[in-house]
Amino acid sequence: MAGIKDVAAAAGVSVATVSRALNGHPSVSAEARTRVLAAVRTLGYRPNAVARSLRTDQTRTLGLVISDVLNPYFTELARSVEEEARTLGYSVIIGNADERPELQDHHVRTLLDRRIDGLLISPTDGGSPLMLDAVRAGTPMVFVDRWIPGVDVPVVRADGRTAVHDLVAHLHGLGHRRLAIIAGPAATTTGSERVDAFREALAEYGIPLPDAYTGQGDFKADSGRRVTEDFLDLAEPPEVVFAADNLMALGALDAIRARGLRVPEDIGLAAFDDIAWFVHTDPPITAIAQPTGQLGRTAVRALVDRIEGRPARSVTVPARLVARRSCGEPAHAHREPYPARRSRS
Amino acid sequence: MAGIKDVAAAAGVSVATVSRALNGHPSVSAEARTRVLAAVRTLGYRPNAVARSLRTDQTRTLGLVISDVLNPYFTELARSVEEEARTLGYSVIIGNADERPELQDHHVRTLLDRRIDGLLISPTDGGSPLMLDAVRAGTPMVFVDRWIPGVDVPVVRADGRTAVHDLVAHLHGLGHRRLAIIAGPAATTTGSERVDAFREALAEYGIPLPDAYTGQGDFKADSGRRVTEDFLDLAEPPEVVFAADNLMALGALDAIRARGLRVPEDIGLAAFDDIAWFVHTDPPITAIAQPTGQLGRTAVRALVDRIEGRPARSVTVPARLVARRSCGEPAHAHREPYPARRSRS
DNA sequence: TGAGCCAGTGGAATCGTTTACACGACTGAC
DNA sequence: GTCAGTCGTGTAAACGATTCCACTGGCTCA
Repeated sequence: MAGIKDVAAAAGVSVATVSRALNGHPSVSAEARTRVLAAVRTLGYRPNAVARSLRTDQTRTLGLVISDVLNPYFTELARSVEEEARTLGYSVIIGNADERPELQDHHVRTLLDRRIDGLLISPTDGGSPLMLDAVRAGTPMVFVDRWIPGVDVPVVRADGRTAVHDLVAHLHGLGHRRLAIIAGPAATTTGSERVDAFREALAEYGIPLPDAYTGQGDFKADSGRRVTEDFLDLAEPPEVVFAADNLMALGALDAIRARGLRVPEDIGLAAFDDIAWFVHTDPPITAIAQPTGQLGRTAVRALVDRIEGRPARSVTVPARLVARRSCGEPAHAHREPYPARRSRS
Repeated sequence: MAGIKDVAAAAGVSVATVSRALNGHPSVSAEARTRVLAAVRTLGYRPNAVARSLRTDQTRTLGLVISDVLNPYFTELARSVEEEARTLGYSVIIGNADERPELQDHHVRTLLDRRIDGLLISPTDGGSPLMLDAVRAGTPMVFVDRWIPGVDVPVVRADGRTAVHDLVAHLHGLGHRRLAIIAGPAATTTGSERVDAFREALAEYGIPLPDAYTGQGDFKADSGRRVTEDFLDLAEPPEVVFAADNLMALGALDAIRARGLRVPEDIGLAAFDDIAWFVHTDPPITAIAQPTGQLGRTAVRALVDRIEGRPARSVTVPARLVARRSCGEPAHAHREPYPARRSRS
C-alpha cells in the first residue's frame, strides 16, 4: 500500500510538504499542492490512521460501552451516538457489556489500550477499580443513561420520575391498587431509581410496595419471565406489573401468556422504555418513553466538548408516559401510529 | 501514561527484554520475567495498541459493516460477531450503513484507514469502486447475509429458498391465492433473491405474481408502510402480504392498522427474519427464521481463517418457516414460547 | 584446550506519520 | 545596500512499540 513517501517521490517534493498539503497547512505553494493532490489521486494514497494516531496522540475515536446491544433502547442510543460522532469527525467503537461487569471491564480496557479519545459509558455496575482509575487518570468520559454516584463525570440521562408518577396516576385512575415492579439490578442507577420513583409515587396514593411485589431482574428478558412467574404464584398476585425495561417486559409477557392469562383483563403490564413494537403487541403496551436520540447526541457533544478542552455539562431531560391499552381500558387519548421520531431514519 | 521505557527502567532491563517478557517470547530468564511483571504491575503499564499496530502491521480488529443497526436481525448478527471475535482475540468496529451506499463507503474507507485486519460486510448495493478495489488489493473480506455477485469473496448466509417454498405451501393450504410481496432493494442479493424464490414457489402452484403485487421496499419500516398502502388501494388487494424483512413487516402492520383492518381476517401478513416480538404481536406473525447467531459466528471464523492464512470457505445454512397465526387459522402446530436460542444470552 | 553452540540480553532500526527547526530566496523598509 | 521578515521547503526527530543482529558468558563435546 502506497505510503506518504511514495506520494512525495511521485510529486517531487518532500514528505513534509505532502503532509502539509494534505492537512491544509497554509504555507504550501499552490503548485506543490496540486502536484501532491495529483500524486495522491493516481496512487490512491490514503494516510495510515495508525501512524497518524501514534504521532498526534489522538485517534479521533470514541468508545461506547453499552449494557446490552440486543436491547432496542441501547441500539437506538448507539445509532444516534454514531451519527452525531460522525458529523463531528469521530468514529465510534461499540462495546457490548451484556450487563456483565467483567465484560464491561474487558471493553473499557481494550478501548483504553487503543487510546480512544473519550469514553461514553452506561455503567453496568457501581464502578470497577479500572474505571475509577480511568476517571482519575483524566480520561475524557461521559455517563449516559446510567451513572456512578460520587464520581465526577458528566451525566446525560432522562429523568423518569415525573413519568413514573404519571404512570401510577394512570394506573390508580384505572382502579388498580396492587402494583408490582420488576426492578433492574440495584447496582445500576436506573435499576434503583425507577423503583424509588415508583415507590414514592405509590406512597402518594397511600399504596404500599411490599417486598413480594418488587422482583429483582437484570434488565434481560429471562429475568422478567422468572420474576413474573413468581408474581403469578402469589396468593394475591398484582393487578399490574411494571417492568423497568422493555426486555423484561417481553419476558413478563412470555410468562403471562404461558399461563394462558390475558393482558390487560387478567393482569396489566407497563414498561420503562418505549419501542416501536409496543404499538403492535397484543395489546399495545403502555410505556415510558425516553428521548433516546436526543440523549445520544447530547452525550456525544458533551464528550467532544470535554475532549477538545471545553467544559462539559451534565444534562437531564424528562421522559414521558405513553398510555396504551395494556393496563386496562382504551387509553383516553391519541391512538398513535409508528412514532414519528423513528421515521427520521 | 507509563510506557515500555518506564517499565524497562523500573525493572532494570532493556525495552527489548520487556517486550519479550510481555509477549511470551521463550528466551527470557525467569528472573527477568518476574522483575518485568512486577514493574508492569506497580506502574499499571498497558501496551499502547496503536504503536504496536504500527510496528506489527496488524490491529487485531475486524470491521463489520451492516445495513441497519435498528434492524434486530443485524443487531443479533452484530452481537454474535463480536462474541466470536472476542473469543478469537479480535475486537470489532461496527459501521452502520443505514442502507445508504455512500454511508457504507464512508465506513469502509475509515475502517481501511484504520488498518483493520479484515472486513465483514453485508453490502447495501452492488459494490462501489472502493469496495471492489479493496477486494482487488487483497483485503481479507467475507460477505455475510448479502453478497456481491461475481466477486471472489467467501459468503456466509442463510438460504431461504426452501423456507419460502414452505411458506407458499402454508399459504396455499390456507386457501390464499392472491399473494403479494414487499421486496427489498433489487441491488441487494437478499432483495432480489427473496422475490425470485417467492415467484418460483408461486409458479409451482400455478399462481402468478403480477407487478401490482410486487412492491419495492428498502428494508426499512416506512417503505413497508407505503407499499402496503398501495396494495390496499388496489381494486383487488392481495389476501396475504409477505414482507422481505421484519422492519417492512412492522411498517405493513402500521398501514393495515391505520385503515382499521385486521390481521389475518382482512389480510394476512408474513415476514422474512424472525424476531422475539413476533410472538407477541397481534396476532403472532408467521416468519422465516434465520440461524442468525450461527451465521455471525461462522462468518467471523471464515474471516479469521482468511486473515491468518488459512483457506476460507463459503457457507450456506437453511432458514426455516415458523408458522404462527398472522395468515389465518391457528398454526397446525407448536405454540412456541420465547425462542430458546435467544435465551443463551 | 579450544571450537562451537546456546541462552539471555541490549542496541538500534523500523513502522508511517507530523512537526520543530533550519535554510535559502525574495521583499520591503530604512 | 543592508537588515529583518516572510514564504516555501526540506531534514530529521519524535511517537511507542517489535524485532533483527551482535554480543557475552557458560557449557558441551571432540
